[in-house]
Amino acid sequence: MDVKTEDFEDVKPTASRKRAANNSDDEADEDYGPGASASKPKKVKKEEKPAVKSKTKAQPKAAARSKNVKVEPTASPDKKKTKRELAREQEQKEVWKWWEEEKTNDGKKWKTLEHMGPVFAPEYEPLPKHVKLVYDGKEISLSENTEEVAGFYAKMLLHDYTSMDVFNKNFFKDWRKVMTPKERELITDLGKCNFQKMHAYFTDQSEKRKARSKEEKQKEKAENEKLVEIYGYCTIDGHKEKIGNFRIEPPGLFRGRGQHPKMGMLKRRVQPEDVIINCSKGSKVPVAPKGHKWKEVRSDNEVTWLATWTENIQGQIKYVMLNPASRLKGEKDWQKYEKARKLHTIIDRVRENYTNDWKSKEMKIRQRAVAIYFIDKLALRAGNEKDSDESADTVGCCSLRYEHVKLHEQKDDLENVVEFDFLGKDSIRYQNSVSVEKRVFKNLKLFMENKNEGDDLFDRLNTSILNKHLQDIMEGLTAKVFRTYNASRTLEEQLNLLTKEDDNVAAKLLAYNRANRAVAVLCNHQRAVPKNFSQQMERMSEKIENKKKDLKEANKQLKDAKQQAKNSRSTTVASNVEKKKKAVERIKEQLHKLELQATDKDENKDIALGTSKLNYLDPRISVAWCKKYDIPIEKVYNKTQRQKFMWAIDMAGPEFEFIE
DNA sequence: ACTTCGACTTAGGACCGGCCGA
DNA sequence: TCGGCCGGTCCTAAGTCGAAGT
Repeated sequence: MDVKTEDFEDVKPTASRKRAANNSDDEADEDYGPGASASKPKKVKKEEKPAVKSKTKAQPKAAARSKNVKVEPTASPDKKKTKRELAREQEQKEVWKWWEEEKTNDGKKWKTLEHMGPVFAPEYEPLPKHVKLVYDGKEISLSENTEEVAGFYAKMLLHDYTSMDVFNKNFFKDWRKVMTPKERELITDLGKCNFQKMHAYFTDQSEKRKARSKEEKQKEKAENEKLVEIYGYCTIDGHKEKIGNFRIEPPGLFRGRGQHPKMGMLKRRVQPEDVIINCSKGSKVPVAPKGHKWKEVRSDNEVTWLATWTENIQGQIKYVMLNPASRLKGEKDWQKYEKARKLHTIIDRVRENYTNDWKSKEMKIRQRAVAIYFIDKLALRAGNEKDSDESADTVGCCSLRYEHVKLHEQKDDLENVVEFDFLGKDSIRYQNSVSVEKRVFKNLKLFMENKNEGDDLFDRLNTSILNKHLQDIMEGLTAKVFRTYNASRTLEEQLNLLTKEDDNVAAKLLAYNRANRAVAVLCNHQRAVPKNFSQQMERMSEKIENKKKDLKEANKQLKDAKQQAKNSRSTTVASNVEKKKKAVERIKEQLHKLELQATDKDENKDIALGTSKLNYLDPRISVAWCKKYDIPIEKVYNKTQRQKFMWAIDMAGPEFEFIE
């Protein structure tokens, strides 16, 4: 995939200058039609600037302000408010504006922390007696544990995983471990196992679930809400905040990504005895489920997790942590973007620096300089080493190997082209050909001399060396900051480039999506092309064709009407012309909108926008853009996103610039 | 130095429920 | 009314990176 900015420069042709007279599917948009904006009270910006570095501004921490009841904008005395505005205010009302509070910087993450502990997976419910595994043609009854694990497999029967050797091998090995000796003696060949009946049973169960009555569904929903109300929140420094994942992962078969050597292994059930609880000293300690006790209860306020356990597949530590909308996460997020902006203030020097280092006498420094160049230019990840028999073979910048790059003195009219082809995080393929500076090219040639497949490209370099160097350039600078920086910067630049002042909302949103897409391409955020995509596309173009026909027909009718009008002075005929004119306009609009949709859909088929939106793009850029062009924020951020980015929505005005 | 551990962010896919058009 | 689609949410794997351990 090519990171070509040109792709985004000629966004024009589809952009409409016309205001949609009735863009019907612009949900509840009456509020924002032309004219509505006039009555919209400009959100009065708080006295203080969106102030970036003033986070340490000493503010009397009046207890009163912690509830932050929204101050009515004085500018809009009565003014009937639109529904959306009311909703938006409601959204803000209960919010604790932590971003206006004083920051402490002592490594302490909280003063008090109280919660109810995690929720464990429901206990296993044995299958009805008649649902059996068929082994070698004979039905057999399994012990509870064996049956449960068999069930995990049976549920996945239609998944690709079950056709993979590694998966099957790992599964069978672990399955046998839970079998009784008798079962183990009998069941020796996975190929002889027929899980169909179990599978059919599960399918049937889920059908039945779907078919439950409305009342039943309601009831269940209410029960779930009750559970969430109890376990889904904690109290941290006196504020009730949402927990991110309060449910402990249920047992199942490990689904590693890519060619994972451990796929199919049994992920065992986590017990309270595995779980460490973190909460403050004086608080009510969560009660372990009946008959159980916690592994440990501690009170460590230098960490943000509420509970932790170690998973059995890779020995990784898992945590229960707060929701992204929480202060703890939000503050960190904000800091992340501030760090990226700080990088901007020295980016020229950084680039000059590594450019100079390309000619260093020292090999290590040259490698470092080329690596940083890749990280900066291509937004590659740092690339820590990984254990190859514990995980899929994926790489990042520092762990690139000989076979991942090809050098071409000449390729497609370009000189000094480096062709990348490797699997990155989540085994997502990175393919890109870039023309690089002569010096970089020569260096790469040098690094690859006398190397073979399997050899590290940067043999004198690792992420620790690289980050240490970055640290010397700027406090807190690490490889990932470049990704954040370049992503956010790209968004801002593309928005400036693509947004046309007099486009309508839909067209502006297409511009936004395109800017977002430029970032996703840069960061290589891919997704599987949706099933049936081509059919969906076909259907859309069919619709478009039909619309075109409609347009033709409407035009014809208009012409006829005009003709008639010429020969008659009747007013009804004249008004008929007007009517037909309007019809043509309307159809044109609809057609245009369909075409926009189709373009958007097609350009988006294998690109995931969500990841960058959530993790790389300074939300203040989007907020500022919305405010500047009078786009309702909910067109860009859904409810969850608005909660996560509340701080940005509140503090960024239309004048905010990521790059100042 | 090099490895492992611990905490935290980033990631794509599964799943679910509501909505929309046939 | 029903199936397919779509956005939102959930889920948890897979990264990053600093610190501790050897």
